[in-house]
Amino acid sequence: MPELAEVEYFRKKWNVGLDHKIVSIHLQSEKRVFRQTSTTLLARKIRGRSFHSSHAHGKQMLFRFGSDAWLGIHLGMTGRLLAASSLHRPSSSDHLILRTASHSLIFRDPRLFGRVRFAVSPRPPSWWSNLPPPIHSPKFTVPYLRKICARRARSPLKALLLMQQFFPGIGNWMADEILWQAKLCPRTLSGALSSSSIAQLHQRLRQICRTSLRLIGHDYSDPPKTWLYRHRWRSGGYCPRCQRRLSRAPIGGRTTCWCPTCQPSTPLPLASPD
DNA sequence: ACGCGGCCCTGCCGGC
DNA sequence: TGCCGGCAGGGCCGCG
Repeated sequence: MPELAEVEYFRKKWNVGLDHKIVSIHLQSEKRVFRQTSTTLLARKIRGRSFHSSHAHGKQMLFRFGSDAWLGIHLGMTGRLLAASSLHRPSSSDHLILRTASHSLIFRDPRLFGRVRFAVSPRPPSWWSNLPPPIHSPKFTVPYLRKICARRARSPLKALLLMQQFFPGIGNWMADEILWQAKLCPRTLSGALSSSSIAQLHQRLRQICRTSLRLIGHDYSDPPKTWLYRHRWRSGGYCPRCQRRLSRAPIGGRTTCWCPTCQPSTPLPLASPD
């Protein structure tokens, strides 16, 4: 489940190839990850060009070759990027490999939920430039979050946080972490939040994104033991704040983990931050 | 326009 | 010990 921090971690795996020429390409064009993408164009336009830059935005990644060839990769659920020697033998789930003189830059995705895009244009393609403001950017303000909540007033908070058009890079575990730290019930409707709850949600969103990027995004370090993250998948897991048993149920179409004591369905009066 | 349920995939785990 | 059914989830599509 690569979310924004894991995506940042994987993006950097290809950086060993920066400023090197792509001398050959290996790909399996019939694989689902290439849906609606011309693999012949991709191969023709990347081969012989230099790997110029790499970027991440939420769950999307963008790689530039030469001046105008743009490769987009979405890792889906089980996708990952890795670098290996130039002699690497492709496994059956290595759908795309770009080879420099010294390295193989590999996109591996056993479950095929990932996606590869490609475009040739002087500017980045629209699917990249039209992405919403990153959560850590100055544009992601409290009034902006308030507007999102008002627009999707009848969505449960859990479902809201999973919407990539508003919260780029948030996935299942981050959404649960944010709601747990903000002490908000995942079933609460987005339109029902008080302004102090919106402020709390805003603060936790930004802080969890920052910390995740610093730890996971840097070297896949584990988040602190005080986070729900370390407890949520253990069968019979316990809340690291109140030590009571965690609940699990599908909300917003995804398995959700929360603490019914710390995240009651009706907000506790005078809830103090942390 | 919005909210939701179903579908795509296959590795892995629990139960028999 | 080995097999197999069901679960897991990000995004997209179609329905009401």
